[in-house]
Amino acid sequence: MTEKSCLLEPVFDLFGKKWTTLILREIMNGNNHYGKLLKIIPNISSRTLSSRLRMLEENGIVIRNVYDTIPPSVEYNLTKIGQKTRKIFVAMSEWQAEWKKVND
Amino acid sequence: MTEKSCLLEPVFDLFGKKWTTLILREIMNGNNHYGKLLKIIPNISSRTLSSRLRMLEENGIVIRNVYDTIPPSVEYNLTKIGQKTRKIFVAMSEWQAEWKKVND
DNA sequence: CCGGATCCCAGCGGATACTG
DNA sequence: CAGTATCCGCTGGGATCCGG
Repeated sequence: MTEKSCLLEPVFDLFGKKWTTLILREIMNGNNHYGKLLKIIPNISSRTLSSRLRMLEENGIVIRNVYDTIPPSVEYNLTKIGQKTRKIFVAMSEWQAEWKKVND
Repeated sequence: MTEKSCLLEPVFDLFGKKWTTLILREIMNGNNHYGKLLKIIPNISSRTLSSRLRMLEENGIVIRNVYDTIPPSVEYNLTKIGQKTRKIFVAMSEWQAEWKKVND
């Protein structure tokens, strides 16, 4: 997914990656601490979680807040544009519901 | 993207793969012959095109029609459910437009 | 203990050549 | 024309280790 093969490819570069949508969903649900995400999302490795969160941050979808406490804590929140991804997920969910009916 | 990590993952298993959306778009545009797709889509290999088309067929998104002529010809068309993917692409396009404004 | 960097390997997909 | 076969490089991501 690195080559420019589609206008929508930037979107899939983000959301097409494994775990990304689930992370976003959990942040939307208010689980916005790194450690919480790691516990709540089954089987995700810390490497992958870090990687996805950084990618989302670099793309302006998520904001990273570091609290310099002991123990340290890092919180992630959706930006405005990040919150608008909801519409995409809704469209996908609706399509998937119809697709399952036909396909199974 | 093989493990069940998100309800939407089946959708991303399909559309998150490289080339898939571009192939669908071209079929929507009426370029539905294998050879036409291979020419129109820049840099795609026949191996990958075959693979994607088969995957789309297996998932009921595309129908394969073989015309037993000389030379042989194979045509791909969207199923009903395949056509409904348009809504997802619209939602993504709209989001992407806003995202680009913020991000660049 | 929290957040993340490093190492390493399976699997995706690109290039090329061949078949009915 | 419409694929399949083979080879192989590269990236994603799981296991493991590290700084504070």
